[in-house]
Amino acid sequence: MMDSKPPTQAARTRAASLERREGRKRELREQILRAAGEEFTAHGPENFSLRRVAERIGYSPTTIYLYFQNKEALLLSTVEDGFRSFDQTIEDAVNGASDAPAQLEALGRAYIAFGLENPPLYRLMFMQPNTDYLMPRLLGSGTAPADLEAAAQPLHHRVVAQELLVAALQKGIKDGSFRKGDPVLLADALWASVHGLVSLALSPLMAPQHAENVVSPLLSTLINGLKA
Amino acid sequence: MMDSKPPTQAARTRAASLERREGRKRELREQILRAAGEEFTAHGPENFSLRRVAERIGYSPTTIYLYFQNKEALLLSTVEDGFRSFDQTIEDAVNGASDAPAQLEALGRAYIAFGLENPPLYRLMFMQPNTDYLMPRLLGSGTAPADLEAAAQPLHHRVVAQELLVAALQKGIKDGSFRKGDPVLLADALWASVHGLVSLALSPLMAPQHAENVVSPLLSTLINGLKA
Amino acid sequence: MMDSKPPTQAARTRAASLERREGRKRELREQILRAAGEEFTAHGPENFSLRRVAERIGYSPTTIYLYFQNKEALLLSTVEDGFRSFDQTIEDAVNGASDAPAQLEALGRAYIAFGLENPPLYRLMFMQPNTDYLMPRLLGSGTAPADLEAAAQPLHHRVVAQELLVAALQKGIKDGSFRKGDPVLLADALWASVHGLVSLALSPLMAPQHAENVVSPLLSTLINGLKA
Amino acid sequence: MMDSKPPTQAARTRAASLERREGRKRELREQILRAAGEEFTAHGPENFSLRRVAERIGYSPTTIYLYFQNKEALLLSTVEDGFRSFDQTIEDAVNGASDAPAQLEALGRAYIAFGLENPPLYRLMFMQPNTDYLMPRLLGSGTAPADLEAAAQPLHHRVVAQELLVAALQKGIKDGSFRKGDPVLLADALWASVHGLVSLALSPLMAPQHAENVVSPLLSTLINGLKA
DNA sequence: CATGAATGAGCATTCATTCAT
DNA sequence: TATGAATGAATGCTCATTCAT
Repeated sequence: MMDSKPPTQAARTRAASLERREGRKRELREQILRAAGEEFTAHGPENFSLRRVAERIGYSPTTIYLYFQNKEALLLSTVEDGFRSFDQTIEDAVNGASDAPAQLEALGRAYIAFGLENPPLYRLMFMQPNTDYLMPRLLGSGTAPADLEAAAQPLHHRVVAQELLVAALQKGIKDGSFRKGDPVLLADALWASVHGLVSLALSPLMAPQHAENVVSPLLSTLINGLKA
Repeated sequence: MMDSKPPTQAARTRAASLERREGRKRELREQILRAAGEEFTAHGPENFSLRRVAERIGYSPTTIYLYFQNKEALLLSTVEDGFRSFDQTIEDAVNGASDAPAQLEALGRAYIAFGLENPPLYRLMFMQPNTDYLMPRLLGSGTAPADLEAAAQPLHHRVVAQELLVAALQKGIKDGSFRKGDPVLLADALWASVHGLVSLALSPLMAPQHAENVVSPLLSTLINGLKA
Repeated sequence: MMDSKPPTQAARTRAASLERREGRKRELREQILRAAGEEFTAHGPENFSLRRVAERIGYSPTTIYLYFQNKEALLLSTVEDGFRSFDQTIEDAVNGASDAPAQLEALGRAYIAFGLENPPLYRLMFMQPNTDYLMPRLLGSGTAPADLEAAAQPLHHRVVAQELLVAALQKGIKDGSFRKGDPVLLADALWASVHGLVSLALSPLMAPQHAENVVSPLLSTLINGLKA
Repeated sequence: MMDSKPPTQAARTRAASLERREGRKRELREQILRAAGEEFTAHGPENFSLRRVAERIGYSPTTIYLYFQNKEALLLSTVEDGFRSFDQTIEDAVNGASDAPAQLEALGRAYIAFGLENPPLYRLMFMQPNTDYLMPRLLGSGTAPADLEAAAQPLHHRVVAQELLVAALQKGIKDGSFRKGDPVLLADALWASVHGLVSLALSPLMAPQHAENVVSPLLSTLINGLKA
C-alpha cells in the first residue's frame, strides 16, 4: 500500500533486527547440522541421539525442535545439503577435464577428496546401512512409502556422479581410449573402488594420511586396466 | 601348592565333574555366541540387544553375564570368531591358485563372497565407524586405551588377508607378471576396491544381485591394470 | 488523581485510542475463548493445548498470555461462559411452563438437551473429577485454596438450576401435586437422574441416540413417582 | 520322574522361598493396582502417569513394567478386576431379595454402595470418556480393533447388572407390580439414575455423605414411579 | 549354575511458560 | 501489542547392568 514512502528509522531498525535475527537463525541451524554430523559420526546412525546433539551445541534438546521438525528431518536436511554440494563438486571436476581418461581421473580424485574432507557427511550419504527413509526425498518425487523397496535399488542412477561417470566411460569406449565393456557395470566397479578407499579412510582400518598415498596407485591401476 | 599328591577318589570325581561342567559351559557359551550372531544378523550391531539374545536361547539375561563380562565382550567374541573364519577362507582361496594373477583373482572373489554371505559380520568387522574398542584384542596385546590411536593404523598389517595380498603382489612383480610399484600401496588399493564393492552391496545403494555382476568387471580391470 | 481537569485534545485522542484498543482487546479475547471452546470440543479438557488454541486463531502462543494469566484461567473463563448460558437455558425452560409437573418435565428436558448438545462443556462443568480449582470463581468469591474443601460442598446451591428445581418441587408439594418430602433431597435425586443420563450418553457406555429414547421413560417415571 | 521321594530339606526350602516370592509378587501387583486407581482418580484418565504411580508406591518406573506390559495393560487389569467384583456384588444383592420391587431396591442400593466404596474403580469402569480400548477384553472376545465402534454401543447389554435389572423389571411388569413399558428403556433409566447419584458423589459437586441421604428419596421415587 | 527383582540412565517428543525485544 | 527464542519438566518406554538368593 504505502510501500513507496521512504523507510522511517523505525522501519529500518526493524528490518535490520529482522535480518540479524534471521542471520542468527541460519547460523544456529548450520551449527546444529554440523553437530548432528559429528554426533552421527561418533555414534552411528542407530545410536544417533538428539539430546547429545543438543548438548554438543550447548542448547536444550527442545531448541532443536525449533529448527527441525524431528530427528528424521534433521538427518534428512543434512543429507540433502550434502548431495547438493557433492553433485556440484563432481560436476566441476569432470568439466575441468577434456578426454575420457583425464575425466575419470579428475572424477575419482574429486570423489575421494570430497569424502576425506567431509567424513560425517560422506558417512551419512553413502555409508548408511538403512537409508530407506531418505529415499523418497532423494528421488525428488512423492513416491509413496510402499514403493520404497522398488525405489531403493535404482537410486544410484540418479546421483549425478553416476551419470557423469557412465558418460565418460561411453566416450572413452567410443573413441577407442578404453576397451569394450558394459559402461554401467564398469562405472559401478569404479565407484566401488573409490568408495572403498574413502570408506577405509573413514574407518579405523586405514589412516586418512595413508589413504592419500593410495589414491594414485588406485586410480592409475584402474584407468590403466580400462585401456585397450 | 599340593598338586604333587596322588589324587584321591574324591579328587578324581571333582575333576570329572569339573570337566563335565566345563564342557557344558563351553557348550552354552557357543550357544550364546550363535544366538548373538543371529540377533546381530537380524537387527544389526547398533540395535543389538542382550535381552533378545537371552530370549533366543531361553535363558535369563543375567545368565549371559556368567559367560561374558558385558555386551561389548560378547560382540568382541563374535567378531573374533569372524576373523578366524575369514582368515581361513582367504588362506584357502589363495592356496588354491598358483600364479600371482590367479591368486589375486581368487583372493578377490573369496573376499567379496565372504562379505556378501555374512553381511552383519562383515559390517562388524570392517564397517564399524568406531572399532576402537576392538583393537586391543585384535592386535593380540593388552594395549591400553591410550595407545589406541597409534594401534589403529597398523591393524591391517595383522590381518592375514593383507599379508597374503602383499605376498601375491610381490611375487607377481618379481616374476614380471605385474609392473613395478609399491606392493603395500597396491595391496591397499586392491583391498579398497573389493571392500568398496561389498560395502555398496551391503548398503541400500546397490542391490546385492547387481553386485555379483560387478565382480568380474572389477577384478579384471584391476588385474589388467596391474599388468605390465 | 487529576481526573477533574477538562480533557485536552490529546487526552481525548488518548481516550479514543484507549477505547478502540480496548474494543480490539475484547474482540481478541472472545476470539480466543471461542477457539478454546473448539479446541476443547475437539480434544477434551485433558488434552487441551494452549499451543493449538494459538494456532487456531493465528496468533503466537505467547499472545494468549496477554489475555489470560495461564491455561487454567483460560479454561476457567470458558466454563464461566458455559454456566451463564446454561443458567439462561434452564431459566427459559422453567418459565415456559406453568404447573409444577410441567416445570419439572421442561427443566429435565432442557437439562438433558444442554448436555447432549455441549458434550465437552458439560463435561467440564459437571464431570470433572478435579473441579476444585474452579470453585473460588464459581462461588464468586476470593476464597483461598485452603477453604476449598469447605467451599466444594455447597456449590450446587448456587447453581441457578438447583434453585429453580427446589422451587418447583416446593410449589408442587404445596399445591398437592406431589406427595410430601424434603424438597432439597428430592431435587438432588432428580438432578442425579438427569445428570446420570447425560453422563452415560457422553460416555461410550450408551449411544447418544439411545439416550434420546430414554428421556421420556426416565422423566415420566420420576414425575409419576413424585405424585401423591 | 522321582517325584514320589520325600522332599529333601533343600526342596522344601526352595518351595517355601518360591511361595514367599510369589506372595510378595502378588502383593506388589495389588499395590500397583491400588496406586494406579488413586493416580487415576487424582489426575483423570488422560493425565494418568505411570511414573507417578511408581513414585506413589516408592518403586522405580521401570519396576512397573515387570508386572504389567505397559500403561494400557495396567489400566486394563484394574478395570477387569473391578468388573469381576462388581458383578458378584450385584448378583448377591439381587439374589437376596424376592419380589421385583425389593430386587430393584436391593440392586440400586448395592450399585450405589459399590460406587461410593470404590471411587477410583467406579470412575475407571463407568466414567471414562474414552473406554474404547477396554472394549475387546470387556466383551470377552477376540473382537478385532476394527469392530470396536460397533462393539462399543452394545457393551452395557453384557454387564451382568444390566441383565439382572431387565429381568427384575420384566418380572414386575408380568406380575402386575409395575405398569407396562419397555423393560430395556426403563432399565436404562434406572441405571442412569443410580449412576448419576454416584457420579455426583464422586465429583466435588456433591459431598458423599450428602449422597447417602439422597439414596432413599431417589430409589423410592423411582420405584414408586414404576408402580401401576 | 541360574535367576528374579530392581534400578538408573537414556531416548524422542510435547507442553506451558518466561523473557528480551 | 505481539512475538520469536528458549527452556525445564514431564511422559512412556527400553536397555544394560547389579544384587541377593
